[in-house]
Amino acid sequence: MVVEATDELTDSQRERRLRVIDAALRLAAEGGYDAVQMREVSTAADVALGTIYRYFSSKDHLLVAGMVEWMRELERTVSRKPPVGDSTYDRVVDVLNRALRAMEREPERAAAVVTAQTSDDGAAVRAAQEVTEVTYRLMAAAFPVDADTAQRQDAIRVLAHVWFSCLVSWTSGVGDIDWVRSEVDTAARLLLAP
Amino acid sequence: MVVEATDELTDSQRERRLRVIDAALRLAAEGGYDAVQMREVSTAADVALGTIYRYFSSKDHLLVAGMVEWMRELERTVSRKPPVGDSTYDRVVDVLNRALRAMEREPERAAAVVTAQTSDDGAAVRAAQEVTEVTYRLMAAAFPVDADTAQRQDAIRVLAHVWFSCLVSWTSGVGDIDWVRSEVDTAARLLLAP
DNA sequence: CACCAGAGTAGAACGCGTTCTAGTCGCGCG
DNA sequence: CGCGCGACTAGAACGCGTTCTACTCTGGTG
Repeated sequence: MVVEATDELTDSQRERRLRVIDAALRLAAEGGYDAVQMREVSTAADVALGTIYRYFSSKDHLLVAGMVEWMRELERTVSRKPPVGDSTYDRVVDVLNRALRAMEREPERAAAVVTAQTSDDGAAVRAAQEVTEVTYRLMAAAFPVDADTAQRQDAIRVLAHVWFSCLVSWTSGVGDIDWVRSEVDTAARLLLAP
Repeated sequence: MVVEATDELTDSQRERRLRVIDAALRLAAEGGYDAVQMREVSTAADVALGTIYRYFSSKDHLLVAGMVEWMRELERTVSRKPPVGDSTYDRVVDVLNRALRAMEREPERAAAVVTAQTSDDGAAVRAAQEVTEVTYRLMAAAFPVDADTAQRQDAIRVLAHVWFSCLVSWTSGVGDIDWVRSEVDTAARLLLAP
């Protein structure tokens, strides 16, 4: 029904798909989740409503796809400028803070995509797993380069849970970005004590 | 607009409120979140649709209120039969496993209330914070009785994040209950190493 | 007792995500 | 070249959460 493999599309289709994602992110940046209305996305992207549903199975799928693009970008900048700090703890906190600052810059957009991530639409969930994997990689980049142990991966998974849970809380208005920062910091401190 | 203080209601109102919650939980147990349709809740609870909205600001608020009732019950049984185990780690894992088993018994219902917990409706969020607090207390009961340190509270908060994040994943079909068990176990092991 | 404010009821109406219908367009294949 | 199939379009239609309207019932007060 819905095409998920973005690499078996013609050029014009890939471009159309991106136009839709961009329109959605733009609307999200202005008014958050509720401002992303499918009819508006369709006119803003100059595409028929039904066509959106050829590429995305739901509004949530669309927004999570937007988050994937956004995370990929973050990953590129992090690989260009690796996390700084003397200890693993410092570097992990650094990379997560960079992600947080990016969200701080576009709070409405961030809230919208996080909301979408909690959907249970199948395709959206698969896309959300991609987000999780990027998160893992971002954090892994903050660890020393020697063989990654099972223990390291455990710590990363726990941190990702804390990260996700905090974003959801922040999205729904429980605690501000600084609260998120402190929760994440606490977890990193407990898990990565030198 | 919506009454949130459940203790300034007449008896018949309290009873009506419970009828609505019960109806919602019953429908949730059968078909999950989508099966809880407000019109159906209203007929099942023998209450007008508009009346539900006098007690709950949204479907999500209603379901989270259901989860609060459900957690309170769990808290009572835990206080009657405290968590068992030699170490704090064992007892924490025990109490979380008991909660998991309860959800396993009614997976559709559990998924429905967890879904509702990720809503951003104001009243639902406040109710969800009550759930979080009960979770804290449940875990605190697994710690030794001596003065609770800041560090203990930090560990509890981190565990609650992991717990919540796992439930959301499980709800949306990423990993089964045993996966949740193992994630929670990993976090407890890392945080409560003796 | 009469009354009135507030809580409840039945049901229509609205908004937005999603799906469906009918028709058009464009492109690769015989 | 003409044909047919799949993608696209415009827009109607549907489903369900939420809100609104008009009416009724109840119980506490003067």
